[in-house]
Amino acid sequence: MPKFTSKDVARLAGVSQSTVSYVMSGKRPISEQTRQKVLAAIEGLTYEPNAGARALAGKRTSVVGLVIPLHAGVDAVGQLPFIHTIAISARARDHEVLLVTSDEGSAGLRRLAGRSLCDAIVLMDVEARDERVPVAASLSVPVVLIGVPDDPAGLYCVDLDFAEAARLAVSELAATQHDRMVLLGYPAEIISRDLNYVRRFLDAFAAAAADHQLPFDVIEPVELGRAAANEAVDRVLRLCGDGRLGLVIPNSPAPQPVLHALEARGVIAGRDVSVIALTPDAAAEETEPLVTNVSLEARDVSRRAMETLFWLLDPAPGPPPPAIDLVTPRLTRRATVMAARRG
Amino acid sequence: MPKFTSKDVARLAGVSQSTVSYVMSGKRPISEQTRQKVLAAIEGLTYEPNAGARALAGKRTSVVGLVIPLHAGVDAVGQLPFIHTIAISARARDHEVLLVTSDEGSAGLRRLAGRSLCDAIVLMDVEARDERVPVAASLSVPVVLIGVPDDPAGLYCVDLDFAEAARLAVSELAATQHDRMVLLGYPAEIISRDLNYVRRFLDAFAAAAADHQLPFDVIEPVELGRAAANEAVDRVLRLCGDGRLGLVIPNSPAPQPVLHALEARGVIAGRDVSVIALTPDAAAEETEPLVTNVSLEARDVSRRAMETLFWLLDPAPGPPPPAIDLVTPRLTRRATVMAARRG
DNA sequence: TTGTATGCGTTATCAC
DNA sequence: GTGATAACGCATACAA
Repeated sequence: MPKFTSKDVARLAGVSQSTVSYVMSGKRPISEQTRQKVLAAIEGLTYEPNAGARALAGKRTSVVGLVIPLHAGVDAVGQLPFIHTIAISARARDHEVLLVTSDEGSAGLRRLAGRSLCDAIVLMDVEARDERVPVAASLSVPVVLIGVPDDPAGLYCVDLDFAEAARLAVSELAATQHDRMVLLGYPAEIISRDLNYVRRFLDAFAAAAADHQLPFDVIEPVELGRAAANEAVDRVLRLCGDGRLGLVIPNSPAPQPVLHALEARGVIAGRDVSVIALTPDAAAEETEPLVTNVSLEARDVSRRAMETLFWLLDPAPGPPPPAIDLVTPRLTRRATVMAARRG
Repeated sequence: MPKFTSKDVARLAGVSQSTVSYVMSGKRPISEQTRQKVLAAIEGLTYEPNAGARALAGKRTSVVGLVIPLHAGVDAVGQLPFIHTIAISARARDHEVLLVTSDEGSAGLRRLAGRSLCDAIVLMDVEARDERVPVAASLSVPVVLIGVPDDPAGLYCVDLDFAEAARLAVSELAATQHDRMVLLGYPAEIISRDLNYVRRFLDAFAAAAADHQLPFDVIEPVELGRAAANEAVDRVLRLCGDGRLGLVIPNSPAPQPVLHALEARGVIAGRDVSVIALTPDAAAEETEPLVTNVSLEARDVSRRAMETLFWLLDPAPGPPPPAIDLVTPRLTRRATVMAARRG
């Protein structure tokens, strides 16, 4: 359990300490012979370089700061794929991940940069007018945003293309000859948080509906959980009238309670009414009946964010990443959209 | 955006660099006058100490390493309260949290300690025979386990008291004069992972059942999701026979699909059959009908783990924490257990 | 109560 | 191709 240093390695290998450093970094040509000696010594002592010393001397920490929302009321499940993908990408480039929760607000950002705790930051769950964005823009380290604020302040943003998601859903319902749509909106907490993607979705939805001359109603707010789903579905059915109705559920964790509520009222999705959910494929495949969905793949977003981040840290190859990088969703037809009328 | 050092602060305050350091650490008496000067300078420059330099000179990083399971197939939702509570506790004592995923196995542990990336480690989701435990025990930093392995190797462990949870459930069913029980077991993946808590629960369940002379069947494996719940419930109802039947669901995220499956078959929980779920109160309050539950509070576990961890880092006050610290669950009566027969 | 001086374990710039 | 050596920014033992 003794802690060895590069000096110990140097002594054991019979070389100078700087040679050990160069063997590890590869920043200068080393004869194969001494290379092997050094590597053997490293192995023998199970030497590992001290991260603090490295950061101090080398001016890079090899740490990525990750700011995640963990306060109660956030879609918990949705966050984990983000985190996981970021952790994996960081590891793939030999970086650590330092966790900071959104509870800390911009103080966390300042600490991360001020104390040189990391080389770059991923800021998740950015709101339309997020007080942290101007702060982020003023830091000494690059910051990549997940979410698109009204004013990105020159920062790179990555997000799902919610506008395109809305267009996909509306086109599908138009193509299958629906007469009207109902949008089951977001929970009050989400709306109040002024998340940009909500607006992007709603605006694009309205625009697409106009394009296709499809009338629609919005039911809002719709909370999570069974009780709220029941109530919302009752309101939908009251609005129903005749004609072919398409239901769109943009709030990702929600589809199952709605499907259940319909079923409990004897309304069969895919026969009496259509349903399209904005949800990850993995979630859609778990529903009963299988819900036609527009994919919402967190992993793609994280991956792109990390690519941008590492490009910023090391702008070597190729063109710069897009300033606003929107990941395109895909519509997968399953069982809940009625087929077009024949003839 | 220039980065200031303690030297800059010293110059601005007209004192020596070491005085700045002592003002920040409080490790030596400072006259109120110079203290104010220094504090003003710090403020003026928005100075923050360099974490790497601090770690190097001070031999402590003020970082807690957190190893979390994020691979697919883990109960995702369950993890977030753990993480959140750990993040909060760390912050409360001015520590950062460095994230490592279980994917890395013991390599992650070795890196954390070997590179002096952190002062202590929390290792989550420890299995009965976890290859990481002996490695953890050999590290140069203290490690606190969440979960109890067969051989803790001298490490501190914190977990929920699953044995007590089983006893609570069985006593409740015995007290309300049930004639038999069915245990809806764990998914195959959990069983195969040889998690110690599964065994602790099952053993204690069997023992308590014997004590109360209550016969029981076990249905296993039971996967997550609606399909598996339906199938399991069909098997339960086939076993049913007459007499008062109590169903126990130990797998935390699962109660709702089971309740739904019962309801769909015209069996009313709380009237025709009893159900007790091992699940957090927050989850139990979301079910329909409200399920009587034995609480499974992740936050308590994390909090205790962090108390132990900081005691290890700074063994100042009071007695040492228990080597195996089991958090006691609580049974909350809601709507799904039939009342005792009268007379 | 305060200042001076050393060392922490690297990286990187000189020399050779 | 390799070896000395000077930073890096802070904490702390030693002086005063």
